[in-house]
Amino acid sequence: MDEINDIYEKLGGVISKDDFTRKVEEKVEQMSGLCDTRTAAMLVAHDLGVSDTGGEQQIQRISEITPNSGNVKLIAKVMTVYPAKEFNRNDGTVGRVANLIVADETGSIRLTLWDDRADLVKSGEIEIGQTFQIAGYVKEGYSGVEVNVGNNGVFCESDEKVEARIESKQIKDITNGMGDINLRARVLDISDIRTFNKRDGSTGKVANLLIGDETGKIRVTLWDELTDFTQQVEVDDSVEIINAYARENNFNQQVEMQVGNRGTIKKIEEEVEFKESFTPISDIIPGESYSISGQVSGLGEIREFNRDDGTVNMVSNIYVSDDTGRIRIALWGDHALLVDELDIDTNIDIIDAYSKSGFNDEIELSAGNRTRINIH
DNA sequence: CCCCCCCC
Repeated sequence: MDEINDIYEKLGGVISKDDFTRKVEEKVEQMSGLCDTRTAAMLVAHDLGVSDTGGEQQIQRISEITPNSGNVKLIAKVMTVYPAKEFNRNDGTVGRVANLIVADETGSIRLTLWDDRADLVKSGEIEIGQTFQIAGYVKEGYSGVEVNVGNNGVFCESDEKVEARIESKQIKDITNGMGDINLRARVLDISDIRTFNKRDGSTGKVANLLIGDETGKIRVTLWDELTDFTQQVEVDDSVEIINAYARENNFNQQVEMQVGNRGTIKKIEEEVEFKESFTPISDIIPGESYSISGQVSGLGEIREFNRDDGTVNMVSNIYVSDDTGRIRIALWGDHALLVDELDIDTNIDIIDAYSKSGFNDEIELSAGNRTRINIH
């Protein structure tokens, strides 16, 4: 309460102490709890024409925040809200912590709220899209630079208009281990939702999207409730992903993006461009994923076979030629049926097929369930 | 945390 007194002192008696206190309480009320008393007092003082009440530090642009920024004041919009967590302090009290991603016109940053402020997250009072006046201290956190709002900080809803800019990564710049990835991309392929058993015995859900931008494409894995998104989106829609992380898979060491319970994905109106890049057939080497474009130059029969695990599958083989060469393509599963629709010279694109050294040591492409085939 | 490069 001392600091409120200090603020009152600066008013030079333009209002009685009681009136001031009442106005401060009203202000807190107006902000429906999303404002602390000290900030409310400064706002009241400001309303009364007195702006020199202390905390008039320069508003910091998010892009200019560095680990050494110290105490900062910013106005930013909530982009992501993570669930609050509780922990036990050494003194026996229960601490609370919650993280947000907030953004202004220049970029986005992680905000860590402690205790009373974290409770605002827990009670659902903080929503995506709200704008806040924030004062806190900067430190290097677990996943990069973050602004911490403790008991001496300010976290107060603001009616300032903030045109939030999410700093978008380009797909080509995504590397293994990267966190807090935001990007906009175009949906190229959508998987079914699969269920699996977690180690703890519960059932998990997983689904994938293949997305692309002007710089490349990448596979995205969605977990649990987020898998529902695959039902709401179509190929060629554009999406924005906030707070994903990148990991190498242990199958073919490809870097993939994961969107877990800390991340979000949504459709956006803006169209992200993507252009498939096709490899000349003569450039294909074994052990990579390729897309090729050419004409059908050979057609085989559909064959059924038993896999080692006893399941039945089918395969057919076709040949495709372009200006540089000719290659055999094994069409697996449902793709095998395509031979019935194809004629010699049909224009065909085989997208994301895996190359390997096959029959007679010749290089061939495998068109499996992640391969897309367009006939035109 | 899941899946996947399987035929003759």
